[in-house]
Amino acid sequence: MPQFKVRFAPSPTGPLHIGGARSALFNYLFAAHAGGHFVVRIEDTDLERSRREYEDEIIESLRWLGINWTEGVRQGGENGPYRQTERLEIYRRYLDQLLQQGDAYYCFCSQEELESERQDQLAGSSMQRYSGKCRGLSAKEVEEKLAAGMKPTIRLRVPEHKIYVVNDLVRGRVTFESDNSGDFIIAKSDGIPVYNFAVVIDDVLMGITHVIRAEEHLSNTPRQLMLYDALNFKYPQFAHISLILGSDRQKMSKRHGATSLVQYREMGYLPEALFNFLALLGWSPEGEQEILAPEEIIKAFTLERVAKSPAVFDMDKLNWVNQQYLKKKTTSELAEMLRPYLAASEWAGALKELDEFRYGLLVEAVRDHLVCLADITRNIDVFFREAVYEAEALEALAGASVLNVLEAVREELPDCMQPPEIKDFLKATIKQLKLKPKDVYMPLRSALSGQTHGPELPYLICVWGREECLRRINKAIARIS
RNA sequence: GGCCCUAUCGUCUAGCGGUCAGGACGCCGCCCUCUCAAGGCGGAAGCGGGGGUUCGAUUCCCCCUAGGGCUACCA
Repeated sequence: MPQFKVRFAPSPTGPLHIGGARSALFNYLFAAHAGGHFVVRIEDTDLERSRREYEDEIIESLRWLGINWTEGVRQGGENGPYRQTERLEIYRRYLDQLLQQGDAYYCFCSQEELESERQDQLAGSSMQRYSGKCRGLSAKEVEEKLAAGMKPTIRLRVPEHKIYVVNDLVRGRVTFESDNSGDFIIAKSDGIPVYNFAVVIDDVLMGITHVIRAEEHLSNTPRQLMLYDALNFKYPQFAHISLILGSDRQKMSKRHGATSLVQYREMGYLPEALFNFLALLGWSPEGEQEILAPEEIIKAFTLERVAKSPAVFDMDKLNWVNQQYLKKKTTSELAEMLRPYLAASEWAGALKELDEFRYGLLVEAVRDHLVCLADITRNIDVFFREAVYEAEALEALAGASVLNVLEAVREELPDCMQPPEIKDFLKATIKQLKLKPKDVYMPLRSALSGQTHGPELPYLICVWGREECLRRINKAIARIS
């Protein structure tokens, strides 16, 4: 059995994005399914934008999602280091090799020169590619410029009239002509290699067999193939997965709302829900079941079932998936998970007064309304706010039998915190007063909360307790009489 | 502009020449119910357009259109 090895190689230039998370997930799923290895390496060659804090955040997000790797940064392995800025000597060797072979050359063109060249090409509507000005520099000329202290970039000598074929596992055969690409830069003037170069060296040295990455890299692949050829490396398999789009079908970005994983974690989306939802974006299992545990997804995951077309990120569906996972939690698990959200809310003080049992009842009463954990703060006002009578509530309190109901409850409400018993008590009251359930529930709810809707009444009563209920009933009676 | 990718309900998708075009989210209706949710049941909603190939195209090929990506001393 062949040993598969895949990798996820984020740039630490921002938090882990939804799209990045999905790429990481697909790699993880592929490896886990086939019993292969999964490497995480950090592509931090962009010194300007890379920051260690982002690396920390990305790693944390991956772990939170439930993605583990067998080799790589913060994990170790035989092919390290796993941070590109720590691999500069390695790249240097291959850069020198290419220079020596004559497959690469120094380019002394300044950025200004290149920019104006680009502008000219744009105006003339010709191809946008490097002119090859420094291609034919003699050894002596190079020597002189170097001696003069000029800092050159290194360019790959792109072969002429060659067809490059990417046999993509999700897209099939994709071909590119080398003539469409000018000699491109493989190392910047500060000596640091550029993405297209470093990625090839690392993938080869780390023994990557399958490169699974976002589609935006498909157009980069021919340039990488040129490097594989020049260095006499064997190609890996490629699989380019489609992009995740915002609701306007543009690539997901900040203006589409929450795009980073930490934002979802903070809102109280469960990692298993994101895992499930992200897996369904561009991949589908064979059956009709959509709520699947990680192990089930791993078992079913194959690249053959990965879709080619881009997917729009659907918040409604994520909400639904999250709700499904929220439902699987026991009330006490939920109660624990909700604590930090409540502690940060305006009801933190009031909640401290509540004993554990009644806190449990409160969670039980509102749990079905939660789409994410952060929603809790929008659902519990009614428990703590003084009743302010809405128009509908006043209407409900205007009925002929209302006073009878309120007085009967005031006289006989048991001192108890078990919703079923309160339910029985209300049932008995209904029978005793010979009323319809609605004619007891509605006025009572309105009197107690000032609203005609909210959590199940027995729960509300139990969380408030007898004394508080009597106080509220008296207030309502005073209001209507 | 050039190169490349993509195209089934509003959205995520199944389909891999012959299907009443299936499922899910969302939406609508009904049931349950003190209310709001949840849950159950039901419904509306789709193959972008034009040419081929074929007895037969959602499915294969070409063109158009639309959307997206790449075209950096970013990744």
